[in-house]
Amino acid sequence: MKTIRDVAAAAKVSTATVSRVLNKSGKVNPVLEKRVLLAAEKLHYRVNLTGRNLRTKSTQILALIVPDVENPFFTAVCRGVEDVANRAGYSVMLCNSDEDPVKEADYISMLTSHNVSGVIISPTSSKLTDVSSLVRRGIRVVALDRKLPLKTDYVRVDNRTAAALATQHLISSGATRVACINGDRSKSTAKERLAGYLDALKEAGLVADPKLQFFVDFKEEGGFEATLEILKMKDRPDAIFVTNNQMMTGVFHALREHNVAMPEQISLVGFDDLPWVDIVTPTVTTVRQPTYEMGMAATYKLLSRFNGDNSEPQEIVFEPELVLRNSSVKLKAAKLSQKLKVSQIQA
Amino acid sequence: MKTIRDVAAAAKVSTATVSRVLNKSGKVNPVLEKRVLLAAEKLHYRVNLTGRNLRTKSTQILALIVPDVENPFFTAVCRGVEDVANRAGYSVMLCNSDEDPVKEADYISMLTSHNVSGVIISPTSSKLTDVSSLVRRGIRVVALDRKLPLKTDYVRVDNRTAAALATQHLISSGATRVACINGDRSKSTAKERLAGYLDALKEAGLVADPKLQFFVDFKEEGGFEATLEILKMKDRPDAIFVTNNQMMTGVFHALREHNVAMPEQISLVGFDDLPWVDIVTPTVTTVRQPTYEMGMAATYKLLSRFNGDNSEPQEIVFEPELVLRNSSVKLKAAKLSQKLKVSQIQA
DNA sequence: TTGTAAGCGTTATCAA
DNA sequence: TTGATAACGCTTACAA
Repeated sequence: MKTIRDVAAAAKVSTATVSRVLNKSGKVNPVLEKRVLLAAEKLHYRVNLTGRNLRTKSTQILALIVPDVENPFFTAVCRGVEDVANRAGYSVMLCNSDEDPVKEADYISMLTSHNVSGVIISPTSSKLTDVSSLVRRGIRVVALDRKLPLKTDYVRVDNRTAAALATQHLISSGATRVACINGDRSKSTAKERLAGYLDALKEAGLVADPKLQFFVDFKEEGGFEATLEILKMKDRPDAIFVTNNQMMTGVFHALREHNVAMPEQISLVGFDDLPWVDIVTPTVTTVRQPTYEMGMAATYKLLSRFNGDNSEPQEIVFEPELVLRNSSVKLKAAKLSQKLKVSQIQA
Repeated sequence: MKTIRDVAAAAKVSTATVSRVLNKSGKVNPVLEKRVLLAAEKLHYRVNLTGRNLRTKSTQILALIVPDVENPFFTAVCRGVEDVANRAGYSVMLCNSDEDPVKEADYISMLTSHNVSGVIISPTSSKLTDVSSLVRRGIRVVALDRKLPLKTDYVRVDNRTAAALATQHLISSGATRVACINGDRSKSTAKERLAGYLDALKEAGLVADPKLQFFVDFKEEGGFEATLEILKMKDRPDAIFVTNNQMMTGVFHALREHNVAMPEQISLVGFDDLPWVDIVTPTVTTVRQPTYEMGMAATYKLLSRFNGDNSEPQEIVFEPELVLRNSSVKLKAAKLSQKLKVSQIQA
């Protein structure tokens, strides 16, 4: 492996000059410059980033820790992060915690030791995930989607409004018993979406029935199992609000498998789009988040922190959008969503 | 930020002893050991991996470069890579080249300079993608899914057999004009799948019609557009073989939008599963690859290279599996697939 | 403008 | 068993 010394020797200059040429820092005699460039080329020289990082204490790497790399929500976020990061000269390291606090802690530890420039994280737990080692090292952290226990910059959608929007839509379409299939409450998103669901019930004068609230993991399996339970109930709900996309796949699967007609027997509203919501029968009504933009926003925030922005931790809240499709009754809903948009989004 | 010197000072020992304790290398007096551990704890000491890497010339990082992080095929691969890598003490850095040769080159350059331990890559081009900078530095490279121009270890599915399997199934179900919607031929997978498709036509005594072969990008949009063209043809095909999952979404979308009955009017077979193939109407017949296992295999190969395995570059080929569902005619197909399994998989 | 040399944090050699 | 010290490859005062 060739080092800067090899290039210096070949070009008959000092390492300092090589560094200056290669980094375009400081003035260099064009003749020497040419010699350096030629030598570097000939020797296939590549800077050793480990050496540079040790010296400059900066890695130009952003890390993105997501709880489920197979969830399109997070890969869309990733695209947003990458696009902004790359343009600013940063590489993105994507880490998959797999909803496993141990794996997550390992990644946080590794990234701390690795001295990455910044971290965007959607934590496995809004109560327990510990990013203090990063913060202590001065590594900037931005929470995305889910809150962190520590007060940090935080990019999210207005989950409460989103859930209320979905639930109100179901109620105004005629549903009287709306089930909510939710993730476990250690995630802030699950808590907020539950709150929005309850808001809507209350506003409609409906009693919240704990038997209609399911707290499973945010995975397909969880949605499937919860739906099977729902189908077994004697006082069966006439609508389901499912609070994440992976669970939605399970719910839809279970409903189709049991030939439950949507929306006639059960209306369905999901959270986050998936490539298939438009091609199944019936198409599925969802609450949509601007995922790509959220990834971009988190990255911009990180970059501004690098540039010395030391203002208070900021919460950046995006507005959700209810996309009406055929798994829920459309007509009344359209009117409602108009009303809601005006009242809530302007709030 | 605390360094090993701070710990040494606090524990009143040398940095060498601190290093020995923390890395469990060499014998240390238990009394000193306790002092070191305590000091490290108290000071919140974390090893600086940049320093360590510079010294040891090993990063314990594997990189996985994929052309589309939003494709479930690659995220499933990623899971396989991660699981093996983490168990062996490596972290995984996932890089998204986005089918963009420039982005890909940037990542390769960055990873070269960063001295990662090994790279698994599914290249944007089997002709042009240049990993020589990695190889020159002694960084091991394993190709996955798609071949590299350079001869390296290579993990793939038997694409040719897979495509033949799919096409033969369509033909034996009664199709006489089978269209093939394919990726562009700069990817080895596209070339091999085309070959398998042609094999099957030939074997059945059918003439290959170039008008039935579409070469678009491996994305949803490409599948959608190609299908629209197909639907406009006066001598319309009675079957479609689409060679990747993202394109399959587009194909299915277009067929549903135009109310084409499957399999009555057009039979459909796709490549790679997606979460929705089981829940749409009709369910979609696909050729399945063992994605997770392929990720694991690539990583095992990398690890064995680290351990001094210097044998010839190896090609690891997995067998595909035809999963019959309702978008193609089932009965005859079942018999055929039996026959094929016996004859081809044992080959 | 160019070169010398220190130092980033770590590990590992060698001497004690 | 422990410690002093060199070295990894790079950037950057500072000196020339």
